[in-house]
Amino acid sequence: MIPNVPTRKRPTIRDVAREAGVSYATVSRVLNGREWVSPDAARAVRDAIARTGYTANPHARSLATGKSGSIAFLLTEPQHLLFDDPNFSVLLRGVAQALSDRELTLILMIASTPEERARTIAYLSGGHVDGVLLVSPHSGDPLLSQLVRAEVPIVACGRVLGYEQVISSVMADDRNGGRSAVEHLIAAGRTRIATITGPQDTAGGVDRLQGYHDALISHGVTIEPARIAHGDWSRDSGAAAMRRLLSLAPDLDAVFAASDAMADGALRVLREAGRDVPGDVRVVGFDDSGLAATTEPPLTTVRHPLDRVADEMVRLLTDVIAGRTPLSITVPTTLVIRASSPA
Amino acid sequence: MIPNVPTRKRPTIRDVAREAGVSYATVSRVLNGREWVSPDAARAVRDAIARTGYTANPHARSLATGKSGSIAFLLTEPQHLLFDDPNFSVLLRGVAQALSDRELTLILMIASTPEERARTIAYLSGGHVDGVLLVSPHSGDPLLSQLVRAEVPIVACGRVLGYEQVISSVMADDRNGGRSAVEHLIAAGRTRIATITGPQDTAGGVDRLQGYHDALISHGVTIEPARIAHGDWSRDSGAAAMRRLLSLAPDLDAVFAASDAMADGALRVLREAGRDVPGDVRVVGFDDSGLAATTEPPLTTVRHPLDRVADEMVRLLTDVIAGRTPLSITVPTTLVIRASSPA
DNA sequence: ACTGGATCTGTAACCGGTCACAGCCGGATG
DNA sequence: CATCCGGCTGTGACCGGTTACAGATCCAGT
Repeated sequence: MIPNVPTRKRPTIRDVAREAGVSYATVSRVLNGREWVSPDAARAVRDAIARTGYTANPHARSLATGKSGSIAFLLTEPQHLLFDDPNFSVLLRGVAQALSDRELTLILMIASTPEERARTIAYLSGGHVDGVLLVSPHSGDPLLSQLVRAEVPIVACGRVLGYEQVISSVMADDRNGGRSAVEHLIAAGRTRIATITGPQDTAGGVDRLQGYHDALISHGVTIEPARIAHGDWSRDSGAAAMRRLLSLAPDLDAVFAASDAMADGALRVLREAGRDVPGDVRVVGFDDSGLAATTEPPLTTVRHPLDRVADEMVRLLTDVIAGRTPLSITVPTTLVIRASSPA
Repeated sequence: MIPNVPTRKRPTIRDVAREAGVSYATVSRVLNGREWVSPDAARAVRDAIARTGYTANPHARSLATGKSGSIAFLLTEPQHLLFDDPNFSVLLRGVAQALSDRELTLILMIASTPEERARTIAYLSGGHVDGVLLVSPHSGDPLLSQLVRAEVPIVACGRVLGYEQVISSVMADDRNGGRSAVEHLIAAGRTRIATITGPQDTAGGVDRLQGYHDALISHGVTIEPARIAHGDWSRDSGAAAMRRLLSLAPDLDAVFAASDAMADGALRVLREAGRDVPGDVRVVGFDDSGLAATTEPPLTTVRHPLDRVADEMVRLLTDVIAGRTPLSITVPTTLVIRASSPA
């Protein structure tokens, strides 16, 4: 970087002190109000600050306090997967908002290439950030163990299998969400209910399927393996799964898809197959992503409250930074009724 | 597991110096390699760094150098608009990547509420960030004038009307993109070509429409006001515009929509109206967002190379930081042929 | 042998904050 | 009148880097 700097010097705390006729320590005291300052001095300082347009240098402050006031939002998976996922944007927005509310700075980091991962590890474990927010990390990722070893406060979105005791996490109540979706179908009189699952090596994929099981069992409906097809969250995988279901279990009268994207793929296949939705086949999705309202027909779905999740992640992280022991929490889901499976 | 162990102190540059048996100035020299150090000393330092696991404290470094090594990515518009736009995610990804490549830190800032805007202004104009990347700012936004006054290096995505001389910007070649889309339709023998525009107070909206004009004029096709309908980039607005077009200019044989989302809305309306795409009506979109490949039929569209744009934004910003005068550049678009208007 | 430059290295002064500590002051107390 | 105390304030030592400058070393040139 070329240090070609014409910038006029910004006022420092000593400039303000001189302007206000007090010492710089007093200015500092006024700034972060931890100690008592006489009303006169405080007013003088405040005036001087307004007059000079002073703002504290965050780097100097971080250096002195050892706290950076910034949080890293870390993406470990190949980034395109995350960025293309509309859910990810919603989460990021929520996190940005929650951090902004707490006057914390959000640093976005990508760790996909090996060099990036090395830099990221060094940066984060160097204690240069107060905490880390992690998006659906893969349990086997070596980044995890290194961050844990470096004792960086971490909160993950989604349970991190194997690290429950040491990494806090926030996740939706996927199991009950799945259960409520399927119970809604049962309540509508459907019994030949198929499901399209998410990947079974993710907590969300497993739990949503478990919810499907729960609902069927508690209502005495037998579970048919032919009515279970696996997908990878994507629309295409949902379409493929739907085709398999139609051939293996053609008598199905409802489908619970573990993501809206897969549900959308399923809707398309059903339409092509001439099945009426919701007449012949009811369809319920999961996430209530932006997609859900615009499919044909609009999708009944389980709302994954990512804004709440984001909020809780930040709350939890500040707690962990303050010394609280790691903790995993779930936030409740709600069923959103639309035309693909009306009330 | 007692988590509140006082964190063992991280090694500083002096620890490394002691370990390597040199002075801390020498360590610093090795670190940023600007001056000459004897090979022996350099090796000793490098070994010591590896042994201690030292990483430089970025705050101390920023304080000493006056450079922060971080760039703000600033969202000024109500954030939901931007986050819901898939294009935005792509741009963010590209920027994150480009900054990461240059070992710059990406700070994501939202300035929607008045308090946030005030904090943001203070933070950015305080010189605590080396530069700012701005997403499609509204020309009238007071943030702009304040940032300009504070002499913060800025690069915007999209021309900023009224600030061309002082804010660098990068944008796609919307005009020629629009032109190429319409020329593609003309080449296919269509002449009753309608268009659904973007907002006319955005540079992109204006320029894409201008491209439509250019193509028609240069091929001697008269411009019918009834064939021009305005949208706001969204799918719903595209559907509404399409309905208006069908009633005002029912003989249309092609539609150029200024965004893929609007094109998608138009496709739906055309389908409902029983018009075959591309047989009766050819449709071309703009952006080549993730959407385009999955519409029915898949959408011919003008590729808006957001990854290139992101890259150029970062390149331009580092130039501006280095003292180069502001500059606006455009990056070329390309037509992507799919089924909605085949070759 | 003496000077001089080239090359390397160490000391010390900063960057702009925070905070422990000592000091000041006026009034109440012994 | 000396003492103490509580509220307020200033001094100076940090935080962990960068960098100007001076000093040391070695070798070539005279």
